[in-house]
Amino acid sequence: MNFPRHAIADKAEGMDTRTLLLDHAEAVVRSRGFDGFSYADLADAVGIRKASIHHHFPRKADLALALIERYSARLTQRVDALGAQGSSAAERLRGLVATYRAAIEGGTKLCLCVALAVGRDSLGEPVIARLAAFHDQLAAWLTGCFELARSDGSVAAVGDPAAEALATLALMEGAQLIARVAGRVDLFDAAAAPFLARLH
Amino acid sequence: MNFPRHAIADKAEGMDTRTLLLDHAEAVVRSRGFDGFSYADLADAVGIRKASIHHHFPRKADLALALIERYSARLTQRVDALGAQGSSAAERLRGLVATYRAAIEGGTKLCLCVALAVGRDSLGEPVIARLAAFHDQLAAWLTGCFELARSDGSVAAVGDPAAEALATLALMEGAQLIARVAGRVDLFDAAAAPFLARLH
DNA sequence: GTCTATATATAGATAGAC
DNA sequence: GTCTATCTATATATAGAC
Repeated sequence: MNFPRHAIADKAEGMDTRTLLLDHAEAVVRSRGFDGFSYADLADAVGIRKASIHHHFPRKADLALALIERYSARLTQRVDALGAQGSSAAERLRGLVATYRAAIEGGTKLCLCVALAVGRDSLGEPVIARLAAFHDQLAAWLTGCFELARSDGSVAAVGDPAAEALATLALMEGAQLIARVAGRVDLFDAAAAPFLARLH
Repeated sequence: MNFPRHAIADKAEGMDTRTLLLDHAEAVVRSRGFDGFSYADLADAVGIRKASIHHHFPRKADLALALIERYSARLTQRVDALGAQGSSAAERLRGLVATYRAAIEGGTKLCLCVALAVGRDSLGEPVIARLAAFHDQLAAWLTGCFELARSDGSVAAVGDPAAEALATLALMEGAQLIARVAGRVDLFDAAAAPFLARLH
């Protein structure tokens, strides 16, 4: 065949291939699940051959781990920014809701965490552990928010902070699911409304 | 080869094969996702050959549809039972929470609806439509609960019934996800606690 | 209704040239 | 770092005998 290099594809020259692979993989995992795509799909999307992907991620499990690693770092950075500059608990929680809402992308996607959670048993042990650790970290951040809420009074009717934290995380992830099934972002908004009404 | 009939397997004689197939398929979908199993896995589990499954469900999409059909009928029956005998809104909602909790099965499973939602784009249009219809139906039942709550006073701080309904559905599905990622049912309980505290 | 046998496609993965 | 070529396993699905 002897195709000239990159003849097939839309690969943007100068862009880091590893990053392109992660970007495309993340998008497809979040819309089809981790078992919903192959290296062949990814190769087509990025414009290289299947075999070349194995140079960056020898096994698919390596790709899964890299995805969650990057996702975790990004979201950690995001919530850290929300927690800075002496914002109120209500402001921080509103920021988190906005983050989860944005991840839906018009009703077509879930956050990576939810997308990976369903296929849990198909993923390797390291990925599962990383996923659970990420959940714990988010829950801890949320617990801090509700502890702050008890002192700054910016959230109505705060019960046990740890339970409120898990309830809020569950609400966000569940609201994404509901919006995704119907392909309607407004269902996320409706599901989040009672919670947002508690924030002053 | 010429194996005697059923020599391979644990197929319970006298049981309806179609039902056995649906049972095993449902269990595996709820723990690994719809793309996480094959007709070969299913054949081993039920004790017949791959080809025989195609007699009951010609394509995998037919199996998906049958699964959600049966699941929907079962849950409809369950919530109808909860709504009978003049129970209070709080009693009905506690029953729903118990139903979602039971579906976790020790932290190893999700409800079928959540499990299918993630791979949404891999499923055919009929399945997606059925899934959305099922969500709508549950949301309508929940809306009725919160309307009742407004008159019987058994739930604290009830806002817009339709929004409360979606928020509750989201909470249930999200709490399942959180419990499933960690493999810990107690995380479901913690996430549901603030909601249960509102029920008198 | 279940079987054997087969078809056809695709999966994840590797070897080795350039 | 990307390629061609190939491997081995598995996927969904069908044909036709019993």
